[in-house]
Amino acid sequence: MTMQRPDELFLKRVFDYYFEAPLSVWATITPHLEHRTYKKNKVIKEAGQTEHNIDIIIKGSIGVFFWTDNHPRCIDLFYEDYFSCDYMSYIEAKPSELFVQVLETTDVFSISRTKIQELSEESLMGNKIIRAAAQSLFLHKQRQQIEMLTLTAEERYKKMLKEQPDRIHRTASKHIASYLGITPESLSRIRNKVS
Amino acid sequence: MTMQRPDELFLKRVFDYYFEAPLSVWATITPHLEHRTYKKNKVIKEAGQTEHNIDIIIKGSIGVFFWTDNHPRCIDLFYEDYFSCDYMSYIEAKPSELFVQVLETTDVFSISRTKIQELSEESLMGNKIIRAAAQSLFLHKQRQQIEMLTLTAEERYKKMLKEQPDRIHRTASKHIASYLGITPESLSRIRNKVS
DNA sequence: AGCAAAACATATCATAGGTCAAGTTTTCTG
DNA sequence: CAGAAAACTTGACCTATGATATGTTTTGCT
Repeated sequence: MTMQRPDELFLKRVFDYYFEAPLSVWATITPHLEHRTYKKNKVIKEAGQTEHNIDIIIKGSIGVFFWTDNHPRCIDLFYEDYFSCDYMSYIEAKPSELFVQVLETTDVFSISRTKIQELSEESLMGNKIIRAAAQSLFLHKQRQQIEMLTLTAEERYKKMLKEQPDRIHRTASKHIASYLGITPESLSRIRNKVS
Repeated sequence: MTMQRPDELFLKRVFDYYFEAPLSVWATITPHLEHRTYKKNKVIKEAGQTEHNIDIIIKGSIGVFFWTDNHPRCIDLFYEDYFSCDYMSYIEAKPSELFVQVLETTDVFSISRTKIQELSEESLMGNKIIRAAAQSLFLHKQRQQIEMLTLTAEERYKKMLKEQPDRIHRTASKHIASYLGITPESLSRIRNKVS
């Protein structure tokens, strides 16, 4: 994808599942999106900093982490056509312990809190879109929670392997392990056993 | 509390932490709230049903559960001055596997999806309030997730005991255990060890 | 008050997954 | 393209928590 300017169809496609709005609405938003390319491994938001942007991933992947002891722990993996940010810090507009790292060279459309506030101040529609995003992120979190309580590590891995095989193969094992809530050693054993 | 009619101060107090609005705004909402009293142990929303209301708890407590094998698992405990509902089902407006049970005789102000939609259709402010609620629920979920990954069962219990001793004592051990992600037996051992 | 049922406690044993340590393979970087 | 560093694998051992079983206390109901 060589797109440098967002077009309204892209936005519509990303949001359609959560929130349907006419093309004209997306067209009013697109001029406020900023195209960015992040290099692999770049930390785009450090722990202790405040998140000021929401990125919509065009291509690539981004992880949200925090440190425990000497290891980073991954609480979210985001891929194309989904939002990425430290939403906790974004909502509260204050620093969080989370950091955000780019996992592959990644293209995003980025929008700032300031722009979002403008859009949601001036239009009901803008506000509804933000709400839809917040709700989608909540759903994602709760589904994660239920999976964590319901499935064993092996079952979680198999599920991911079945539902998102491409993502498993694109993403470093250590991150997949961490996202699944286990150590790289445990994942290695599981992979060995499963395949 | 013998309140039968909500007053705007109540709403303001509940939301102030997340979203500040003038009293007049809360006054426009209060007429749409319905006062309800639920008896202890009542299941107010069964698994397989769709959630159509959001309750704001005045007094009492409510839990959100799902079934695994033969045991209910608790994913949320809500107390006074907070929202309670199966938000997953509410957002998607479709049935979920979750059920909602009253843990003590509980007073709430209840508002229906229909009313919420009306309010958020007609006013920007209404919409912002809903968004604030969605964000608050997201934050709560993410904090739960981080605690679960960071702390041992014993640490989680100690934290809750320290920060919300009244809640621990008001709520059945089996629910606390489930909420902390462990069995009642494990909690029993931990309590024995800690005290 | 008195009985049944549910909740809670305690003990024993089982196991998923963690920790540590020593390879091997892959990926960067000059 | 070589050497270093990082990622991944494998193995031995450990521990927190689950499962099961049984006993005790509390709660709820007529």
